[in-house]
Amino acid sequence: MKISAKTDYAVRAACELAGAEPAKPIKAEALAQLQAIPANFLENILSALRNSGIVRSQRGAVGGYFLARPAETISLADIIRAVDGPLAAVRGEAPEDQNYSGAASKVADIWVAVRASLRVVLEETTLADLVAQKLPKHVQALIDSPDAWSRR
Amino acid sequence: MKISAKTDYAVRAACELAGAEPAKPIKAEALAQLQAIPANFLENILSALRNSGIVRSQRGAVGGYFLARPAETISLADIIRAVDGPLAAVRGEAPEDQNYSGAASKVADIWVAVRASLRVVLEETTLADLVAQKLPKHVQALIDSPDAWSRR
DNA sequence: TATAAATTCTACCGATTTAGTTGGGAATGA
DNA sequence: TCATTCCCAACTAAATCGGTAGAATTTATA
Repeated sequence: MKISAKTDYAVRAACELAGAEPAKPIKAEALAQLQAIPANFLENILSALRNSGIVRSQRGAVGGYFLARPAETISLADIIRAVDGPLAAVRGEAPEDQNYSGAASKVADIWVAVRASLRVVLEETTLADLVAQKLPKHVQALIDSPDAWSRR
Repeated sequence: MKISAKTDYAVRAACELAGAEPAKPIKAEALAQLQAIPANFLENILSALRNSGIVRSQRGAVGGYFLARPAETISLADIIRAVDGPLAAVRGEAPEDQNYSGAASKVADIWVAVRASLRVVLEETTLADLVAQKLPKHVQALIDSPDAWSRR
């Protein structure tokens, strides 16, 4: 249940793109500096985002990267799946593809619930929400809940 | 955001222990067969669970493993943290220890929301719930929601 | 009370994944 | 033509994952 460096970097880079003027490309090097991301590693990530149709790129002297579509239409789940694959895979497969037996026969339901609860947050929140600092109500409610910030 | 084999195995083994009579030890080998888990790998997992005070062990001829406390008091989050560390770590650290700047300054909130939503499922569900096939209402609601089982 | 059997415990190993680097090539604009 | 920038494949180091082997410990039995 770790959030990988790749995912974290991808979301941050996408935020910078969403915060900039549309269709005005930003250089990978500039993104790397803005968010303190290793420049070469960031190129791998941008490449994955481009392959998934989330960003587009322009080569040459005034080139760079920009969002392929409006920030309102890009969910965080889209970004995470682009760089890291499915949201909640169990040993590389979907929860419903596992078969559980005996006392553990309901474990599949738990992983499905985990995936559903991740979707509630990540599928509904868009890049536009994130840069505008206006998260969906139910997401904000989670953050405001008393022990959300307890470290445990 | 992967659910590791270790986590999946740990939950399944714990279910078998919860389903058995209390304080009557079950051999690691028997657990391995019941849930089709590689026997030697399972021993590592049981060792981690023992170090966290979730199971206890008895050596010798009639030895084995059993739950250290009632199944009602063991949450799935307890088990996952025992074998895999914190529920939602960003690059090995807690979300609130990251520092985000610029357009990405609200990203920490998102990871906190992700962790909170995982907790809603994993902190409230106990081993007893799982083997009795009676999940908490809000968890069951997630599973019953229309697109929880959509593969995406 | 030795001793053998059963079982946990610990240290290690190889393969895969993660995080990041390197370097050459291809497009673009001046 | 040439500087700039993206593109892409291969490479590396370190951590993690999945798994193994053998030592250490406890219990049962003679």
